[in-house]
Amino acid sequence: MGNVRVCDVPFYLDVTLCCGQVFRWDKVGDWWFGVAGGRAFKVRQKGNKIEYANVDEVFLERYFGLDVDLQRISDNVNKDEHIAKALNQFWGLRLIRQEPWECLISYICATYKSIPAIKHMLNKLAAKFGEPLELEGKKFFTFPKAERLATASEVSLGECGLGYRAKYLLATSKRVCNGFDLEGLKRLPYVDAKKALMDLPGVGAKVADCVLLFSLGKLEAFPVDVWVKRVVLNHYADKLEPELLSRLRTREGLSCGDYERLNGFGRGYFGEFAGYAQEYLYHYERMQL
DNA sequence: CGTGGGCCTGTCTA
DNA sequence: ATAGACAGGCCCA
Repeated sequence: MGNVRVCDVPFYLDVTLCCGQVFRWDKVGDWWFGVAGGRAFKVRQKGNKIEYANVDEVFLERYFGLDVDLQRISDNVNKDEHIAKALNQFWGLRLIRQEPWECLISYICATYKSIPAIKHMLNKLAAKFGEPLELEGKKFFTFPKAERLATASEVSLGECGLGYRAKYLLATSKRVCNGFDLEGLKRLPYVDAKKALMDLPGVGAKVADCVLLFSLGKLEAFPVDVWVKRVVLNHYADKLEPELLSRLRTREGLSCGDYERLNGFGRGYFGEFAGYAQEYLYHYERMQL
């Protein structure tokens, strides 16, 4: 029932699962329970040992991104004392390779919501439209397929607490059912894939960047949310143009243009693995509260 | 291209 | 207890 893998690469399971990139994992005791790849499984870490059940090692390694060379990425993005502190404090945090469809819907739901509320919405969606699974007597649900959501009514979607997001979900589900090639975006350059995503209802620059980074393998994507904005204002103000800086300080929120400027700063400054830097800094800033 | 206002509803705080 | 503020933005005028 239980398998053990000696993990010879840096990995920090707890931070990886609670840093806000995925929403459907829960910790019970010292075990994390979640659903991916169409099955429910559990995993925990004891020192350099990864214990897991109901999943195979190949899937696990790929899902948690254990095959990427974290040291090389760290060396690459480690440009200053701030990112260095974040890397050191949360060393082993990895970007999970999420399934694009679930990731897309998750981040459409995430707009203007807190993390607990997002989890609530996604769990209700899965319970209502997903397929039931079981592990050790606990109930789980697969994430509903696009076809299932596309044929649901806006009212029944709304019952999951989606609010105004219900119509975006419905419209985007229909687009995906009608041939929008989500997987195919992996083969496009970052800029083109982002443009294609932003054509979907409910998907702006921020949501697009999250989907690109967390599920489409675009490690240069640098999502800018309120926390990343705080990181930049608190630690990288001197890297920005004065007028941009004063706009960011006076106005709340972010105009489209200023989003792209901060996003461009991140990609330019941190380079091809900017997304890893983003996630470490994001988590770092959140832990300062 | 930039700006402002509205928005569903679950959580958290006073 | 119950109201009010706020939340990992997006869309439209």
